[in-house]
Amino acid sequence: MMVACLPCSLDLNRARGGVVVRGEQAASTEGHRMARLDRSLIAGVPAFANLGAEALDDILSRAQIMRLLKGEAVFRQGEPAERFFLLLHGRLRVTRINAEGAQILVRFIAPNDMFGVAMAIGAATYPGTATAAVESLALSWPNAAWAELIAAYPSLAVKAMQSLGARLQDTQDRVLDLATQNVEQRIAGAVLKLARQAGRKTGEGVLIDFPLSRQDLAEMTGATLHTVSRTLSAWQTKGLVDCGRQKVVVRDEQGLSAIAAGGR
Amino acid sequence: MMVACLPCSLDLNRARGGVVVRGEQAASTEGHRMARLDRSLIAGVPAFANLGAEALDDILSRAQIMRLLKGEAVFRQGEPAERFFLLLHGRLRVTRINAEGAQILVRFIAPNDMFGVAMAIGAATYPGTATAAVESLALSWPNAAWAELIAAYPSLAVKAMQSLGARLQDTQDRVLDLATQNVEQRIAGAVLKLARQAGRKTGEGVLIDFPLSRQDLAEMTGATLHTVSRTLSAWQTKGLVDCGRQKVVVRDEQGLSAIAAGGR
DNA sequence: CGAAGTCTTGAATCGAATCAACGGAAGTGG
DNA sequence: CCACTTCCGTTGATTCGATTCAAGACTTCG
Repeated sequence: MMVACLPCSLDLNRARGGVVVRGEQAASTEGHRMARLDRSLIAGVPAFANLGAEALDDILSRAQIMRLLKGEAVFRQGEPAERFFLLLHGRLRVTRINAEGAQILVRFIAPNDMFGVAMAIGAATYPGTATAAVESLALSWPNAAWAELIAAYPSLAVKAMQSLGARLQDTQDRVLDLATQNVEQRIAGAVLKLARQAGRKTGEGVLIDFPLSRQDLAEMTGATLHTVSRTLSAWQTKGLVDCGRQKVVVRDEQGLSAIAAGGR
Repeated sequence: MMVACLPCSLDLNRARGGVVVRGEQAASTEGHRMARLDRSLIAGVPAFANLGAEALDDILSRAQIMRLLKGEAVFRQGEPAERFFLLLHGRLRVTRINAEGAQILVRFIAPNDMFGVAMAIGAATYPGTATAAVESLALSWPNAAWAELIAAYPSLAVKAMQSLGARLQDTQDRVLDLATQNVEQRIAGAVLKLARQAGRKTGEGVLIDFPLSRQDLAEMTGATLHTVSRTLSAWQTKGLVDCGRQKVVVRDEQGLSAIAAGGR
């Protein structure tokens, strides 16, 4: 618990000199950075792997850093896409809403993920809304930097393509799940996936390390929050999970996997 | 019906000199082309827009052409991905199956679409199975050509990224539909989409111009063929569609749109 | 002509949504 | 610090859409 929080706090502090806080200064304008960004900020980003120190500095020199308060939106669905982003710390929820007002949770963005690359895929507006699930820290670049960066560092284009491909595979798997599995299987799958990508071992099991409500799980699985609540309650009785307000701890990964696979 | 077959037959004949027919010669081996491929074959391909005649010839010189009989698979899910493809004529169904054997129809591939670009997105195997819905004609390149081609023609990478992005958007919309709409709305949406991308005007309405079974629509929408059958029958009674064996004609696009939008 | 593939339609069932009411925790402001 | 509001979660009762089960008709093709 405390161990995990430390790097976050440290990094937030370390970068604070260059932070543009929304409200003081709008993130969509070109804010003046008050300090040079440290290249260690992005040294561990998969998209920037294999790039040298000068490359990282070059990339960072075009970036703006922004701190996001919990609940704050980075961009909203339908807004003109003028910048693209990289999450440094925290967690973002991406939602999409249709004409009738029904909403799904598209994905959670983890640190070191690029997001909002609408322009790179030929979209003029953001196709979803990104909101900070916890206080977060992100870098952003103007769209114009995209073409310049991939021209200067072609490996970036390859990496971007691969991560886009992985997301396409993921999304197609989700279609397959929605079309062929029942609600309980889908909820189990979603919880397991979250535990793997954001889990932290505790004495009691694997805690999903950010606030996750029943409504979130419902929007991830195409269920209602009522059904999610009933399902989690039943699992708790069986000792599969331990859950509370916006909290889920997986106690029996095996058992959940069996449910996800259809062993009911 | 007959009119639609003509361009197909014409093109199949025009290219026949270079056709490698499966069975005579396996498509995954490097077959000798018997005639030079005409660059007009790919002049209209969006991915190759803005490229000069020499570029097209260069691209074609690395390609192999293949004819696909109805029902024949280009590649199967899980196979090592060694080549990528471009559909010249015809129509392919791409399906994906999960561990329990449940299957969905991922998409129909139309002429001028690239497909099987698994390697470009970092997948070692094909994530789905591509089967000819009608007799078809395709080009293929070995994976190694991908890196060479995007290095030589960078606009290709941009185009590929954009088409991948469009597919991701499409797939996410499908998740939204599955999670929030009822079966009738989803079927209406699927039929309208197909009518737009493969529709041919006839006296009676817009014919979806390839064999489309109730089972296909069921696998596209996450429904059963029974429900699809009942739904189409009801629509036929109302005069919205005219359908028969593997045939759907949209007679009232407005009406279907209203259903898809939830005006029930 | 038989066989396989496609489609239709009725009846029964069931999973999950909807409707409804309430309990408790967290945040807000005086 | 306490009252008030808002957000989040639980649980029962009821309803309904869509699947499942079942049987048969029509088409195409070898």
